[in-house]
Amino acid sequence: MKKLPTKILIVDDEPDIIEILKYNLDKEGYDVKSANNGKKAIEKAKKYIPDIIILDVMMPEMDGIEACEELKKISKLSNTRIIFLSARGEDFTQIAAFDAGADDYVTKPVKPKILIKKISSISKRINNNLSNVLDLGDIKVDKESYLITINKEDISLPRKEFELLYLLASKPGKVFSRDEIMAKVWGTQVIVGDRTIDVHIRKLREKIGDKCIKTVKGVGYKFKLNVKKK
Amino acid sequence: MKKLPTKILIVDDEPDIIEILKYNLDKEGYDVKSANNGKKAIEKAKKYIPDIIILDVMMPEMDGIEACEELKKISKLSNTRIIFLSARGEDFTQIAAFDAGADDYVTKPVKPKILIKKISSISKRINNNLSNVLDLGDIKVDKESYLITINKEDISLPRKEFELLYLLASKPGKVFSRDEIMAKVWGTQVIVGDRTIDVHIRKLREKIGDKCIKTVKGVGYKFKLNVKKK
DNA sequence: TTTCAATATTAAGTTATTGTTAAGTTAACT
DNA sequence: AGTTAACTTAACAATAACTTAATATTGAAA
Repeated sequence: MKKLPTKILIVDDEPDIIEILKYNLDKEGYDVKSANNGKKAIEKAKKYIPDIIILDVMMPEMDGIEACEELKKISKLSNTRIIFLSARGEDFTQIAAFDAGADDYVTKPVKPKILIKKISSISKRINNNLSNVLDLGDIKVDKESYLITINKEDISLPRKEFELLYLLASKPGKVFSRDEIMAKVWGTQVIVGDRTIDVHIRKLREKIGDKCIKTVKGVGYKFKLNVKKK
Repeated sequence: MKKLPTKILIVDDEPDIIEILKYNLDKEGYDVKSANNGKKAIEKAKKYIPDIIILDVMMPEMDGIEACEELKKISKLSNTRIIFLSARGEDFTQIAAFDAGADDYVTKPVKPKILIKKISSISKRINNNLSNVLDLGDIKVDKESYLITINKEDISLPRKEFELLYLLASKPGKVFSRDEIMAKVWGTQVIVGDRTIDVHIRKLREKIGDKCIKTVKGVGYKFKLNVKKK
């Protein structure tokens, strides 16, 4: 199996950062390009179609968040993952970043090992088609195709339903509050009515059976692993 | 059961903004005060001890960031959350400045519904700051899944019961007074009758055995580790 | 040991939260 | 533009969770 190197675009206004990242990523065999502001990043991304874009949050002119929003609109880049780079792990920026559609987040100062690890796991997914599949035994949830598989039967889910299920299934057992669900599936800058989540939950239960998703009243919902009997 | 309104302080130099926010928040039943600059904000905050401060980033004299840093130094305000108000784009490059310790942000023009949503989720969070999994040997208390485990058997508890147990179990041996329990489990903004706690204690004892929780008459309750006899 | 405020207990309200359905909107695709 | 699916809203029902109320019991102080 021959594989083309994963293409990475680094976007930062500080040449030092670009240099150090480029050095480290080159060494790992990635195909690395760079840009020093948001506008150029968009140009280059269109031409180059990188697999991964590493985007500094703070840049003059067009900041990373704006740039990200623009990038997300470009259909050629629909398979491109975006990793944000920012000075601090402020919740705040993270909220804004994920609203804009970031896939991951790294804080400065960048530890090359951490970045490389994230990148290699993302690029594995891209190459090996090891893709975003959650395998929960009885049920498989595949983010590439927005399909779930129950007892070898494929069911296709609409986007919101899928994302909701994907979120819950990403941490079986964990209770997700409504707020958390709202923030992760709908984003923090969108408002929908109270019953919207319930309706989606209802539809999911209709399709995948109602044992899978449990309500914890006053707290949230959780995905329940099928309990083995003793 | 009675609920005291959440106290909010709005700080902005534009009277129009204050007015529109005040109008919307009043309508929701919040207790709203306002200030038109950073200095006054600090004065009023000291006196009024709001639960939430909505702070415009850009103001003459003392801007929101400075004000936030000052506010964070005031110990009486340690439980006060701060929401920044900023114009989109303009401010995102200055995100580094938000080291100041904001809890959330809203962009102008403000959509009242979004603001209200954020406020309600923050005020929920204020009362919910207990962390995650307690392992007491015989018994495990897992806040992530709202489950407790006794002898490898999972028991799911309703919210209040769970939180009550979680509180007691967080410091085995320590006696928690009723006041303390009220404040931590119900929050300072809710008033319920005297017998409510007892009833929850009763239900807990029913489910986890009555050796675990001990009454110290006139003082409170404590969680007791099971001492194994020989 | 008596007393009495503090807690226990039980069952019966109440309320908050979620479930459900159907009917609107919106968005996506041909 | 028209058609369809997806998504959201709205109205109401259902229910678990929670609180109260009424009464009994307890245990520390007198």
